[in-house]
Amino acid sequence: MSDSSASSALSGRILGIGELARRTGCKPETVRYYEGIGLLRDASRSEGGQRRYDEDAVRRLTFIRHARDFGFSVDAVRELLEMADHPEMPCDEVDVLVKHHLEEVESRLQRLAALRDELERMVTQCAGGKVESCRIIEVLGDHRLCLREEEHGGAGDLR
Amino acid sequence: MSDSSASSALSGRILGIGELARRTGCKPETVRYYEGIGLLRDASRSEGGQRRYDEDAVRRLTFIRHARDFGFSVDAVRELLEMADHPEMPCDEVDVLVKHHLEEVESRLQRLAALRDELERMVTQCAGGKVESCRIIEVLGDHRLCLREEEHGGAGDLR
DNA sequence: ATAATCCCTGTAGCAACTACAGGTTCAAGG
DNA sequence: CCTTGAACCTGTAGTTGCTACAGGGATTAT
Repeated sequence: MSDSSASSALSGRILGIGELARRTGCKPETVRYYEGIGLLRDASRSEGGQRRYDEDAVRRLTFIRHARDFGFSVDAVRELLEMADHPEMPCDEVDVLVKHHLEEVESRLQRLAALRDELERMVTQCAGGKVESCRIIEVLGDHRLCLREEEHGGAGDLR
Repeated sequence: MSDSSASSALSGRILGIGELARRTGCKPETVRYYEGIGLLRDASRSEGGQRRYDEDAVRRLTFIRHARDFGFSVDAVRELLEMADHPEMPCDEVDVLVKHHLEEVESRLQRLAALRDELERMVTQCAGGKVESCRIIEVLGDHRLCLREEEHGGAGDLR
């Protein structure tokens, strides 16, 4: 990332894909997938054609996994990487991207909270008899029994 | 659902797939999809082979859409439908399923809230200079800068 | 009769991986 | 040096829950 210079010389351990994966908390398949979609640059290869990695790759993949853990889409990660690769540029765009993501997370939070409330209401209202008198089934079958008329946010994509 | 008897006789309007879709807030493709995966039973057909629906289908599809809006997986909806189709049985299983879902929603809520906090922290800590000194990029690149050591819940599937 | 909708099937695509199958390479032990 | 077993390779298909065609046939209104 910010220091792509003196690294292969210093702590120059060379890793196979499995060890890289282990050290970054993902699977070899995922590493290959990231290479395939261009998040990781094409790895150098051993004589026999196996991928070889250095500490730079560990850093880059750590960044990627970390950003993904934060819920950023792969496209967003691509942009974040692009920015991280250009340290001299202003970080306005980083800010915008992250703030936008934050807004999305907040809206998901609200919808999810509304969902939880409705589910809780359903559960507490069920007396525990037969299905025919079950409040839960009733609520699911009849939209009018919900507190929030407008479809709970549609629940579409609450990630 | 609970009253599958006197309906086709009374308000016996017959619908095409488009109108059914409109009345339940989804698309014809989705209706066909639900039929394909067995959530909706195979529809009767017109002479020319087009699907024809009655009010029962409207109710069933409403139930499905509603359950999906509540965030239940298709498999869970399948089970809920199965239960709704047997009104004389006890509703314990419904309860279990919904409570389980509620727990999942609550855990997602917590992880999402932690995520939001971390994102907020990142945003407020960024002074707004160049990328090389951007706190956001820094945090993304270095796990140790997070408040919560263990990977924010992995963020895996926060739906 | 004819146009404008509707509807049909079947397939491919989205995100972001994961899971094989069937074959090759590597590193260590004998 | 040779063998074994683990790790690795490519390429394809599966996952979830739909959505979007393409290339036709059916229905309905004029």
